[in-house]
Amino acid sequence: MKHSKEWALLRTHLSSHGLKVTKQREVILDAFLAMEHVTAEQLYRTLGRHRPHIGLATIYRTLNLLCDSGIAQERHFGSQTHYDNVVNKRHHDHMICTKCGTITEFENCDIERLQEQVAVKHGFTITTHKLELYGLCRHCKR
Amino acid sequence: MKHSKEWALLRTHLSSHGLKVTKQREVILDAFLAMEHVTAEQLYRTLGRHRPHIGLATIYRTLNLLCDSGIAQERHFGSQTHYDNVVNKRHHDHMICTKCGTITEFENCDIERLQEQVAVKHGFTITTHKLELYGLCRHCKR
DNA sequence: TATGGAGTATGAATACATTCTCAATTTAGA
DNA sequence: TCTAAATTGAGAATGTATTCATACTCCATA
Repeated sequence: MKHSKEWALLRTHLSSHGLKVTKQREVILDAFLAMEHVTAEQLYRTLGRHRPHIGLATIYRTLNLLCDSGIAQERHFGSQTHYDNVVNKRHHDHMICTKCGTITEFENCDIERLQEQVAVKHGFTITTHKLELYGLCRHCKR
Repeated sequence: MKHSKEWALLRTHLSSHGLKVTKQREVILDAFLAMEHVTAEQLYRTLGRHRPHIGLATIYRTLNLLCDSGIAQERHFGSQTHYDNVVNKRHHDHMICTKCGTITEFENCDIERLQEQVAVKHGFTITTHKLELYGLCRHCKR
């Protein structure tokens, strides 16, 4: 796992921000890569009996770090925050049914192109974006 | 204030969902209308010595209700959630600078039109949406 | 290769914002 | 007025962030 794209991204982010490579970060990234989609709680349970023990605070801190590095992306789903591995994944957005909660993914290059235009017009440089459509899915609108 | 657009929206939402008009909801909506932009804490402090006393839980519940009614919209800013009055406000989206935190509003009909197209293609009916662009503003990118 | 030291990271406990639980109260409609 | 159902406040619970003293990393120097 030490040579994965994710590791490269993390190392780059760490060194360019004066941050450090630690045992805990290695362990957490490995666990994250093995699961691809987790909550902090799940990671905590998985790594609970790990030697040395890894605290919940460190897990939260490291998950945020993974987001900052562009490796993970958080998604609020129910009461907990889920973290997805987005390396090797094309960017996509979400349609959320406000009745049944179903989440549908979609991608649309035209929208992204327009976003870029808007940004340029304001002298803004986009690094990432979030687009969520809320409404009723095919089934719930009956 | 009893005849404002906001009151009409709230009443419609309540009756169409089998919910009820209560003293607390009236008091909170009035306070919200007077401020236009608040956090739950601010409202709680403002209404603290109100008779009868209004609990923080009720304030949170009512603010969520205002969002459901289309009167307010929540925005996560720092550690707290802010609620804005969006009645009489054209829909707009946000560009957030990840360095200095500045939020710039913008609107773009073309993007909204494309969103509508995507939704139709999936049999989805949009009631609302959220689009946030993250990156560096004019000043921070230097 | 070994070491010193500045600054970062850690875990435990604590703080914080928000939501939930539940018994008692209030509302809307017949 | 009566009654079913929604709402309330207090406090507990939840998920996440922060604080602080200790431990570790990294890099420069030897």
